[in-house]
Amino acid sequence: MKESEAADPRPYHHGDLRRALVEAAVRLVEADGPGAMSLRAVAREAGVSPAAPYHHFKDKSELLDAVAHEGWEKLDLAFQAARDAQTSPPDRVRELGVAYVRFAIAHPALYRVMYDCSRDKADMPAHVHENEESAYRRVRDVLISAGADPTDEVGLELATIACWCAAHGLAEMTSFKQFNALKAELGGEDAFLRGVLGHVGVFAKGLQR
Amino acid sequence: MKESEAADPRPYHHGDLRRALVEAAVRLVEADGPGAMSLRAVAREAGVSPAAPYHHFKDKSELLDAVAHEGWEKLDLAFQAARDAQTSPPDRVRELGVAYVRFAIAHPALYRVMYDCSRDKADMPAHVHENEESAYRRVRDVLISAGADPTDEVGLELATIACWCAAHGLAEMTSFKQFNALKAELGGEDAFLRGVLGHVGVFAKGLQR
DNA sequence: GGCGGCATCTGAACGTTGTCAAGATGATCT
DNA sequence: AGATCATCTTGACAACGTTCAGATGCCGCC
Repeated sequence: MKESEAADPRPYHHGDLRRALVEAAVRLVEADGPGAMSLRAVAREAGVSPAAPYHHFKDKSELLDAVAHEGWEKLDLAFQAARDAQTSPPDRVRELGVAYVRFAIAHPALYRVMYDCSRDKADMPAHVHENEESAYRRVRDVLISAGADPTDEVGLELATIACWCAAHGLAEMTSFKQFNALKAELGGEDAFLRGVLGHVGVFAKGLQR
Repeated sequence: MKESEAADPRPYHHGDLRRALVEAAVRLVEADGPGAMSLRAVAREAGVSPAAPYHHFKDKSELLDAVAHEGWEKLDLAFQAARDAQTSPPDRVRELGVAYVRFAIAHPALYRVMYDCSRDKADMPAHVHENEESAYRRVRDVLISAGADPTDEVGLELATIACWCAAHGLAEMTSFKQFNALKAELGGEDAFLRGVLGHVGVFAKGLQR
């Protein structure tokens, strides 16, 4: 029986090297930044030889893909939590954006890997995107539940993209600039995030315009 | 006399290696992506030994800073052109956003370097940001000329950030997804860009709300 | 006008990285 | 038990960033 992407109950020599490698990689990335994560360091961290990873990933980039996958899963979880929070539908759209940016702030390096990997998605296996798509759909669904016209395909997609872009842009922004003065003046990080996102129509009023 | 960032009239051995290196670096980055740009390749391209660049840049990252600087200059030029276009002030805000995203689409790799370098701006010399700040101020000014209240410091800054975030987010977005179907449906790339940016209040109506 | 000094460039070297091929190891299947 | 095959190690290679001692050519100075 071949291991087919799902967790294999009983692995071979090491225990579950694939998983161990991904976890070590995530640890190193979050600790020292994506640039500092070398394949050899990951192998060292996992206690195996430098060539061992090549039996689980054909490439360094394939390892990073796995790291990114982990990231998208975590993001989707954060989205789920934000969606299930007991807020009114229009607020839910905004809170989705806030949750997104908070995730990016909490896991800056992981976030970077997620997008660096998505960059050349042409030569990436499809399952890597599965959670990305899921997160994307989640935004769309919340938009609809907040009053967006489900029959207006184009408008809906534009709105979803606008949401994503604003949140993504703000997320990246907070990784160069701290905006501490503004945050203080507005009374906290969340107030700042809502202040910026409030300029996006969809976030501000849940698409009823 | 020391060369002080400006063009030196009569350089030493090579001609003007510093400039030649930066240009070679930009060429390589735009051709093969930022990851493929090695210091040795840049030296090779410029026809010098691998150690030569170290007399002009203390680091590889310092070379990349110079590349980024070049990028910010080009972006500022594009902004200037968009601002001077004969459009009404509110439209000017939107066209600034469009110009930004178009720049990012036209120079994807350069754009990436610009932001990768901004990332840890703590240990970067100040003059690298000078054009970044200039571009930022330009957005602010156009917002004011489009009717934003110049006395509302906080609101103005939030609006500027929102502009920047939406444009930056959309710019990054178009580097993973082509959105070709949407573009076709809306009748072109510019229509698509305006469609997305239209969800940002500031872009849509020039801050008069 | 020759000379010393200094910025500039070269050559070789070190340690590290990604990657590969050949062999050892041990679980699994019949 | 013995074969099979995935798994892991060892050793090697090219390329990379970076450094250092020395060569090279331009400058101002006496």
